[in-house]
Amino acid sequence: MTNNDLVAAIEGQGYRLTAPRLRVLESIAGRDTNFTAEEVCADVPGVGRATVFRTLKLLVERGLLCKMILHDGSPRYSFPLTGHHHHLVCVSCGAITEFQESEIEQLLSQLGVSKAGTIVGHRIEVYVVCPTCQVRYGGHAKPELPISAGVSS
Amino acid sequence: MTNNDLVAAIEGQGYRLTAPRLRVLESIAGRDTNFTAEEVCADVPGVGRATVFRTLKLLVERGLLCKMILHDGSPRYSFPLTGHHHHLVCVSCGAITEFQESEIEQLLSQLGVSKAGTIVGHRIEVYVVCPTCQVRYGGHAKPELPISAGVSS
DNA sequence: TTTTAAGTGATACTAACTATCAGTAATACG
DNA sequence: CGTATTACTGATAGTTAGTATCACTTAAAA
Repeated sequence: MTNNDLVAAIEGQGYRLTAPRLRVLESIAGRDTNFTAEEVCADVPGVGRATVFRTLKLLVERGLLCKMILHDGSPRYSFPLTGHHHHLVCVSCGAITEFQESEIEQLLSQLGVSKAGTIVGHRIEVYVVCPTCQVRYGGHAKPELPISAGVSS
Repeated sequence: MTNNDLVAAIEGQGYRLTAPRLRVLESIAGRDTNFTAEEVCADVPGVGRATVFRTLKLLVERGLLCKMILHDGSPRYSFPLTGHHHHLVCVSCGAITEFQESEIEQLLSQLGVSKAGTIVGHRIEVYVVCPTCQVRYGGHAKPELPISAGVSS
């Protein structure tokens, strides 16, 4: 995600492209996956914490940034590479990759129709030990992290 | 979930069934879905906050309680009615129902094998407007809550 | 140019924990 | 049974990730 993309998304949508917002956009543009709001705050001295959070929230609402939840419950921001997608998060190194699985969406929509009402959103995160970290662990995941332990819902 | 079930799960697992723990178990036993840690704290005066959180965490780790995340990111505890399952959470009234979808698990495991390493856990929450609340909204979901807005991952 | 609305930073506050630590209680050992 | 070991406890303070408030500033509209 380039700075220009972000600026374009703010401008002409009824939002004002102010100096503090621009500082935040410049700070996050070009970042890779997996950054925290605090990191952004630290990178824009002089811009208030509230403004940083407000700007991140704005971007998330506009779909320009996604906010996900790690294995331990802590939030991270990342830029979406594709449209609708889900995350694979390595619980060891934090690397995030995306996946799209239209079949999952289809299954969920069937579910909504069948019994639960109208689906208004969903949250799917898959926690993995990535290939690189698997090598470090000797070819298998940490034994103390059984499938779905503590996080499945 | 009855108190006896909880007590049985703590006893004989190397954990001690102490008076404060018992108070917490009694407080949550018989609760329905969707309670917060604060509600439990308020219900067991004299028991320290830390002990309440520690006990809830213990139960979650043991699989006797599940912790999920609402649409707005706030955590809630509920008792699992079935084994492995996921939640349908009404964003209007907070009602929680469970669903099981083995096809989703299958899709995810295929995903892990194909490219992402070893899956160690996942988090799936589906946010809905339940049938009861749909009636209240005139037969359709709140327009300001588009599918996946701000929460899909 | 005035008015209105949006945005800002400082500050304080909240929720949901976690860390530390001295003290207590439960269980194990001899 | 007494002692040692270990688990557990509450109080307190600190952390993370924000949100609420509010006087002030800035940008855009009329």
